[in-house]
Amino acid sequence: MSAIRSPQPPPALTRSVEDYLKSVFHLTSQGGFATTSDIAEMLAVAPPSVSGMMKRLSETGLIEHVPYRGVQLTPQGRRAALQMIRRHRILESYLTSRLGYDWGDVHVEAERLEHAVSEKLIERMADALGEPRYDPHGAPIPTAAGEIEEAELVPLAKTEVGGRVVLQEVGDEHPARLHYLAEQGLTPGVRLTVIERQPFNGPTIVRLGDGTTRVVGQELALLLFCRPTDGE
Amino acid sequence: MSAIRSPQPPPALTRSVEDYLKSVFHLTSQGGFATTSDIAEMLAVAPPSVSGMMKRLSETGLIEHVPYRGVQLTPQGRRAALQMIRRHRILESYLTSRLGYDWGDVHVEAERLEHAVSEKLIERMADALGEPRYDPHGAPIPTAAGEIEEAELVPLAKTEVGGRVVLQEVGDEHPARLHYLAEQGLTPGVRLTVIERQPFNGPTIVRLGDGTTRVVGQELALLLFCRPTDGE
DNA sequence: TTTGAGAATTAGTCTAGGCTAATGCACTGT
DNA sequence: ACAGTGCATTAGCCTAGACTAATTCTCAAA
Repeated sequence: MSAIRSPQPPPALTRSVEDYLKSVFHLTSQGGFATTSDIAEMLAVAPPSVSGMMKRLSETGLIEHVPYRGVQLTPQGRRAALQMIRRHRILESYLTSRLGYDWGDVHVEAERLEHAVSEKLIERMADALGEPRYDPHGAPIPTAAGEIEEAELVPLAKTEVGGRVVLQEVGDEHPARLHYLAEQGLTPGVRLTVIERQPFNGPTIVRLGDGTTRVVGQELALLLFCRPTDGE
Repeated sequence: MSAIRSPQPPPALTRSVEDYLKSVFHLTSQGGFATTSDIAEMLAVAPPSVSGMMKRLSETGLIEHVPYRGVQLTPQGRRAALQMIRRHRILESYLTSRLGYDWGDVHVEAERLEHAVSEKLIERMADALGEPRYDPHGAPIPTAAGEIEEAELVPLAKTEVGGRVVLQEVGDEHPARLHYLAEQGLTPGVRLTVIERQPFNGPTIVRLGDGTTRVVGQELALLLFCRPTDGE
């Protein structure tokens, strides 16, 4: 009598599972629980689909589900999520730097590829790029070991008027908005002086290094994450 | 009252469908029909799964199904299959030439990626490589327009003793065999003189350009596709 | 303390794509 | 001409992952 099955090959997550884990990661990155409806919205599925998936995921130990409250990742789920995020961001970086992709277009492509690439391919890409630490939008890339940098960034819309900041990360993936920002010279790494902010959630006005100014509406200004640089 | 749905977005084939189409293409490349059991074997599924899929595919017009006989691709199915083969072979070429992949390892990686890449990415890769015409195994790459070169190649096992040939294509994807062939210097493009063939399906003995000889067993010799070069 | 709104869950259905077991077809050899 | 063998198909079932409709829970406001 021999073994029925070889000793549990690593079960391999499905595309859906990978997407759910990423969503939960992003929704809980400020701490707290991810709610069913937030996940549903982020993945564009109906809430009952989320409830169903949450049940399966907590059975397999990837999330902790407190019924009617929300979910959090277990250490195992967090590891898987970070792996997906690493894949995504390495892919974005590679496509941008080696295949001439535009920073507005990489997201969609990476979103599909991240479920198909092997660990080996990601590491080859990372290696070819010299182990980049940030993706084209300025988001930190988790290490292969699953460490991710946690920076304290403040949205441009909340920065102190008169202060100097560096635009560190653009928290958006919409091609049109990204194209616009690139045109305006508002890309990660750029130094800005916050000149003025109009009241009632009005736009923020900034000066670039070349002395030109930009008027940034609140909606966009909330997506431009900055690091204050006092006297730097 | 507005439209219920946007006007039929291109239905997008599933991974499974793409795999079935590729199988049918390969199995009918010498003409004739692909049989249920051959497809089943190639895809490692049970025959009834194939019958089921064949039904669906013929309903969507991708194949022509003659019950109890087999299937062939419709022009539409052939187009889709060639697109997949182009993706696969461009990916293999790119991974080999730009990311240091070994010709034994590219197949598996490409097999997964081909379902996830966009047309745009494939064209960027093809462009970066200078529109390659053959993949690392020597197989012809279909053009973006869906044209594929059909060469008349003869397996080394069937070549004329005493003749001179060029090894054109290696019809195999098993890493171990490919590694072995690479060690032996039996890679596409190499010129060979057929010295001798042992009887009863015995090995073929060839001489390489450097004067050394190789003894190639029949199983392998059937997978080495050659072009005779009379007096070239 | 109760109630009602809104969010979450359960119930029940659907499709794709697998599977096994049972049945049906076609060709070969007598 | 026909029986048997082997391949193909049908029948019936399963799982993942979606959906809608119905129900249940929680919490804040009266």
